[in-house]
Amino acid sequence: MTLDDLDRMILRALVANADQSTTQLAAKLGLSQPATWRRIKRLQEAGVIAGRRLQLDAAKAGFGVTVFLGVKLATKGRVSLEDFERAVGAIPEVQTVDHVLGLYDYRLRVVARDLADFERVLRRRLMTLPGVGNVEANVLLSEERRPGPL
Amino acid sequence: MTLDDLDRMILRALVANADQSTTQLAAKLGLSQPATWRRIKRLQEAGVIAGRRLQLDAAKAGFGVTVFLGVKLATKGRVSLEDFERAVGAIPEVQTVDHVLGLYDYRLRVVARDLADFERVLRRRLMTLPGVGNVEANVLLSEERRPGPL
DNA sequence: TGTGAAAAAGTCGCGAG
DNA sequence: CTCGCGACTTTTTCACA
Repeated sequence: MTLDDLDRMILRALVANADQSTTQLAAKLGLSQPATWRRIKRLQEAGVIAGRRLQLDAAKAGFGVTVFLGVKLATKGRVSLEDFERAVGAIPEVQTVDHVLGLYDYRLRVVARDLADFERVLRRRLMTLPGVGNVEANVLLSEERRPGPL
Repeated sequence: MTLDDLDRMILRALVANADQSTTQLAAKLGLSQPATWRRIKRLQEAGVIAGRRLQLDAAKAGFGVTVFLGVKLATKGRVSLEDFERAVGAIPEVQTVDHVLGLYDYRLRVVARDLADFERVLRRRLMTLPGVGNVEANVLLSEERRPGPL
């Protein structure tokens, strides 16, 4: 699908604030409200807009600890990858599973209530995942999300 | 703030699908629509719900390459951190800046149009950031988001 | 694309439990 | 303090020029 300038403006505005109405957006663009709405719908159907996601404050939801894990598999056949992904998908504390290329094979984002809880998850669930070789951990201190390009 | 069972059910449902109406949600919970709406608003005002964010398909938006970077600073005074954060905040291709504890000091999520474009960003913007010591990169192959605990 | 109108959802005040 | 009901407002959605 081809994106024109108006599409890009719409995406930029919605990335900055996904809660604004098409009426507000239309006013900013100098476009009619239905025209704006049709463009948004077109972007959704084309899959450019994948959806809207709720942003939770993990700490206020009772999960004070967020950890980024880099995981290197010891054995890497096709079966190993599928086994690992299936097993890791069964751990509720895992928020995202990124298959990556580089020093590690997977990057995981894991949340826990506190450090004691994280140790439990790490020892009883993560370290026992099939095929895990090396693991590197980074504890999140603070996070800033930026608008990105476009 | 204290979360009761209904609050948790609401959060779980909205994390799974942030686009559903409060009417639909209320029906699932066996609650009235205004009551559901008031709880959601309460969760927003308490900051548990930080907001809604648009989910873009980076590839379909013209950014086919996503890279995770681990950055180790060479010098780490208070000034260094602030300098680094200010400078990294000025790079549009950087989507998230995570201040972390561990082998690296920062984790960045960076998008680019293609590998050639990423090389440009890496050489001209990222490697020249103030105080950068060591850098590790992982190229994203595929990503899966999971509902998380709750 | 714009105009205009119907359908749906969000928002608020009030009385009951 | 939270619920449900009913009224009002805003937004979404669609038909037609």
